[in-house]
Amino acid sequence: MKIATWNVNSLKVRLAQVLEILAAQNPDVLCLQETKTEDANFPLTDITAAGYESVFCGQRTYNGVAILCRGKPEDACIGIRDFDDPQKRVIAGTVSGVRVICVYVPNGESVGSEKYKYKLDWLARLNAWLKQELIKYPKLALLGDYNIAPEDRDVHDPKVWEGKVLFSEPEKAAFKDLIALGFVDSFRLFDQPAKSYSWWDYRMNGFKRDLGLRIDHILLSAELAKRCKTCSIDRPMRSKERPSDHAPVIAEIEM
DNA sequence: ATGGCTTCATAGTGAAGA
Repeated sequence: MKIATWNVNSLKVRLAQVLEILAAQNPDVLCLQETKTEDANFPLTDITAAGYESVFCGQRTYNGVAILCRGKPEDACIGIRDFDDPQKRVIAGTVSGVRVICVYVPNGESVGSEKYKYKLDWLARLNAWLKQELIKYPKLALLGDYNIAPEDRDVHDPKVWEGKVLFSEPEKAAFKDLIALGFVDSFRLFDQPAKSYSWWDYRMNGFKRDLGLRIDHILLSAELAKRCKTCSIDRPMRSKERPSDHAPVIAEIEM
């Protein structure tokens, strides 16, 4: 089973690239974040024509998440249970016996801001919910844009990023708290190239200068982690004409 | 340099992302 995640930064703008990934990678699951598309405008016809089912919840301008998958997703649910969040950041569904949760963690703007507080609160609520979900679904995959670079090696210059949003200690602690639930960072199960990143700023030639961060992750429950065979970042997608600022992350699990 | 680039909503600029 091949599962993938990509922050598309507008599904409307990136639809052709999404279809390209589906055709080239043939993933069983593709989680999307920042679709920025209301449900009425979701490109269902194109997704269906590509041979994929989907569940989605979007809003205009900001946020929006979707799961594209082979076979019908079961027990789809939107949001974090018992957390009334108007921002569309979480969607889940069961695909071939695997519980897939697609998350778009808040950006946080800057350390100490209101949005930063919202981010940390949001992560705490996500954690509390996932603790229960892991019991309910031993085969659980948590894919998405976490907006957290967990370690020094996930940042092009840890000194520059020290204490900054995406790399502050409370955010890294929140990531560790997810790991403490029993999740495994699938990317680090394998030897990886140095300077492996999943996001590069549009500004200042961030990609050309390789000033990246690894903030998109595929976390797996123990039961899935022991079956995981590969995990990689599709860096070439960031070189495309009119790219997203994120690259997809893809993992393969032996079922 | 609180800038840099991209998208969206909107009709000239402003918010937000990371």
